[in-house]
Amino acid sequence: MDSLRTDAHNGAMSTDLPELHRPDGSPLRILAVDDEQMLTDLLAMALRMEGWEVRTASSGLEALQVAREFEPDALVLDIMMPDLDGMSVLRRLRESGNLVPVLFLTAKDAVGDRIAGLTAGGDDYVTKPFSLEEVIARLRAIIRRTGSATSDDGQSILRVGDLTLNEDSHEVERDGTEIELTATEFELLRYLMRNERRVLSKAQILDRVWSYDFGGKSSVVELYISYLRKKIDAGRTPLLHTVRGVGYMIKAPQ
Amino acid sequence: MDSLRTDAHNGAMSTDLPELHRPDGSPLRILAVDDEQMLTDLLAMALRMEGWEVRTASSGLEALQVAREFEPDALVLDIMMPDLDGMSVLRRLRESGNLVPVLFLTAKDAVGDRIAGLTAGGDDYVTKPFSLEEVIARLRAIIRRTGSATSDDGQSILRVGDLTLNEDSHEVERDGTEIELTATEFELLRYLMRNERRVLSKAQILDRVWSYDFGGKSSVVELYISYLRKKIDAGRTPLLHTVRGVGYMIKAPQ
DNA sequence: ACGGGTGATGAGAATCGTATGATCAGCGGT
DNA sequence: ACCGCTGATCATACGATTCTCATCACCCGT
Repeated sequence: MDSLRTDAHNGAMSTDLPELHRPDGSPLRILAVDDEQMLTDLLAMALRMEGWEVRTASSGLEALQVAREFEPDALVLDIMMPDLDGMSVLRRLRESGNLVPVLFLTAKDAVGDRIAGLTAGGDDYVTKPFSLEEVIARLRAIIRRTGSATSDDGQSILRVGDLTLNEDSHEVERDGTEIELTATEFELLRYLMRNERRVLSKAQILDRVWSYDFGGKSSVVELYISYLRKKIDAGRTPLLHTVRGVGYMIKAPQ
Repeated sequence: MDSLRTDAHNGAMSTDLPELHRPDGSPLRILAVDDEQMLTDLLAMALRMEGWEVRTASSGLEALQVAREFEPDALVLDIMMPDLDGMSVLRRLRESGNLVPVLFLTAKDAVGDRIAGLTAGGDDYVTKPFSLEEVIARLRAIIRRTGSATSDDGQSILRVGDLTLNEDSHEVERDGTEIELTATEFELLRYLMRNERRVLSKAQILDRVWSYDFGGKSSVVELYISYLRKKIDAGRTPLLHTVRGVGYMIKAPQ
């Protein structure tokens, strides 16, 4: 498997995406907390690729400590942890007046638990196993919503040529015509669009769009690219390009 | 529940809803008072998502104190509290010439008590357990009524395509035909309409439209969406849209 | 031009998510 | 206390989605 390719596609972006940053222009700070180091490592790498500053913690108590001195703009917080669980961490944070938005990680079947009321505060959660694309998109969303950061554009619409993707409404249209995408197709397209004019390898795409526990072959990527082509490029000037032996790329014609 | 996600919908909205604010343009100030911290926390988070400034207090005496220096535009006030109950707080406020509108919180069975006559003063109350949608809608209502705030639009009518919802009269009509909705259906529709073109997850909807003590599964949301569809979309161009694997959204055709 | 390898795509199976009818419970009004 | 309406739950059917497999087309180096 090609599991350990750490590509840094996003690191040195030069495009003018609706990027988030702190009011003073410095990079966003994220604190990732989980007792499985595999996961905090995975998250840390991915979030740093976004150009963000990352700290990790492996327990609830450590999280509180780090949160105090690091002053993150958002937390990624596992719910189930040995000493102090995620909900308790949230409560203690709020008790001390800290309004930092939190993205919870939770097991798929443990969802019903006590997640109720969470999203009302602007917080959110994703279930394990997650895809990095999902985590990062939701992180962006809660950060944008809580207004702790300034963004270049309040709308969160990505554009490549005459193709637009609205991250809030999930609407995608090309040349004025609306296009229906499935959840996976949407995530794949968003990833490509956020990296316009950058070739992404199948490995990169797999690591980013599919869950970290995905066991299948990387040929699913080819399949989904083909789905996207049918829906987006059909009959029109192609935006999706295959770079043989390297990967895929989206770019506006010309 | 499901894995969804997201949102604090209203936080950084860019749409032109009939938003409330102070005459000088600064955000509304709300003081939430309850001796259960769970509740003040929940309220504080949700109200801040509305873009309002929130302070909390856990007793009647503290409320009076904070009210004096914070000068809120409205109070959310629990009736039953240890030291000084809500009614007494109201009396003292009024005695000192403070006309700030108050939304009382009261236990369902304690309603008969002395609440009668309350609403005559422009105040209002909701019974516990409440839904955030209910609290926020009524807060908006009493603030609007007392004219302590200016709104972009005095009418409080939401529109999505040919569908209109009047928050004051609770009238809903599509294309001129009146539509009868139950209370829950109305709240769900209002929440969706206030977030036109934004996909809302079932988790979000549950957190916002159903009471905070609701223990059931998020499949009720699907059921109520189906009710709304029968009443609103029946035979017509659909306004309600399912975004598979993500949530629901309302939007005008085109 | 050939052949190996890579990518594209159709078909189909397994799974997952959603819609909805039927049923049950609870509350309020009479 | 009864009846009727609203709200919640359950079971089930349907359809969409995802992924594997197989085949076919294509590109490129030799």
